[in-house]
Amino acid sequence: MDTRLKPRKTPVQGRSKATCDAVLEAAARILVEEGRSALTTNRIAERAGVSVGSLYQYFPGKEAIVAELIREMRRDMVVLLRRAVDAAATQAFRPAVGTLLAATLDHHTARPELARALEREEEDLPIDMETQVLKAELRGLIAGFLRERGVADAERCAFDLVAMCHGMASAAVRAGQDDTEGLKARLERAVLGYLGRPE
Amino acid sequence: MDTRLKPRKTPVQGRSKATCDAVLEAAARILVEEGRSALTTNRIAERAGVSVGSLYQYFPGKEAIVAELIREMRRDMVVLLRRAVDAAATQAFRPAVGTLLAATLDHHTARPELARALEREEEDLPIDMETQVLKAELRGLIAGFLRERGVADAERCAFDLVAMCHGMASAAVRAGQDDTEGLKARLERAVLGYLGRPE
DNA sequence: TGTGAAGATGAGCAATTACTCGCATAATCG
DNA sequence: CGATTATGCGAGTAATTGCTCATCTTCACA
Repeated sequence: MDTRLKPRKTPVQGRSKATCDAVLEAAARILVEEGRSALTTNRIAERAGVSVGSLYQYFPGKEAIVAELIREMRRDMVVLLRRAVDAAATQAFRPAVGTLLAATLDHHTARPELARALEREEEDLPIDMETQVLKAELRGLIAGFLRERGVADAERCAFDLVAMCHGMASAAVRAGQDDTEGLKARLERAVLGYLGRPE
Repeated sequence: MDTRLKPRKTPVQGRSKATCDAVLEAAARILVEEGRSALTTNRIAERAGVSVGSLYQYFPGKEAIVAELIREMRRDMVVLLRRAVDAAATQAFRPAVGTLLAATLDHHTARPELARALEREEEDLPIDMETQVLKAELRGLIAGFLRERGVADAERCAFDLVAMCHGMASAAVRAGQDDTEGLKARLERAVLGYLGRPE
């Protein structure tokens, strides 16, 4: 376990919890509004309205802050997707795919630029085991859904589908497209087309 | 025109051209082998076997070096794709798509990690106009192909297809998959499926 | 062969960065 | 109330970075 990516101390009082949250939120805002080059510990502390000392009391470095943001994001994704898989269980294939896509898009629509920025940061971080587990869980959920529906080579399909949806959603966000419904329709078209099930 | 992204001086003698090339190649190798955090001007000069002074004689900063690498990559892509579009003109739809996909994959297979690293760097750079033109040209080539084949909403389709192929190829490279043929087959499946033309 | 231009050098400067530490303040509890 | 613990502070430090410039070497050409 790389201790440099884990929070240093867990807050016990209310105000310290607030400090932690302020730091995380400030880091997120900086990433989105000022870019990754502006993400320095001093700047984070400044925007969070706390001192660098306080920051380092709870995080061993800025990488740990980013890693924590990533963990939060992945946790949210797992929750959303797990719920969607449950809901999709009783649906026909086509609407079930729609349900899953809606869930993955929810995550993107909440804070699209943040999601994109964090995914970009993730590639530079020595990947955390917890995050790795979460990502495997995501792929597993989708693979399980596909397998139950009789799709052959479910793991590979899940891999490709996640990749293509991710690519299309990222490109749409980058291009400033905010028509979520339209994007969802295009994703459905791509997914169903790939699966050879446009019925 | 942002002068900070353009080369500073064009080499006239042979040895200075060699210096330029050494710098560019060193930067590319560092990006792939040591990661973006290791990409410092001093390190580039060191790996290129030249002094920092020489580096700054031809590039106003490290961003200009990366920008030049990106320009090279985009130029190669345009050449490859233009040739593929020409070759595809006389082919039936299905093999034509295969020709185009082979071209885009060529670019990825030559130096996959470099392509990925550069695309990542590109997002942090104030996008160069020349690069912007090149990217528009790429989309235009594909949109033109689609339009000639009677595909509706060719621009949007080109956008989506580029995005999904890019997503799948990137994910495959990141996962260490080196089965180019298999990847191409999966891309064909995705593209033809999206276009609703599995015939 | 000599002379100016082109090229190469690398020590070192200014700016920025991550991070520490001694001390002040606030909460908790006997 | 103390006393203990948790929290907050921010100037300061060591290390790193991008980049310059005075100086030396190599080349082109009359």
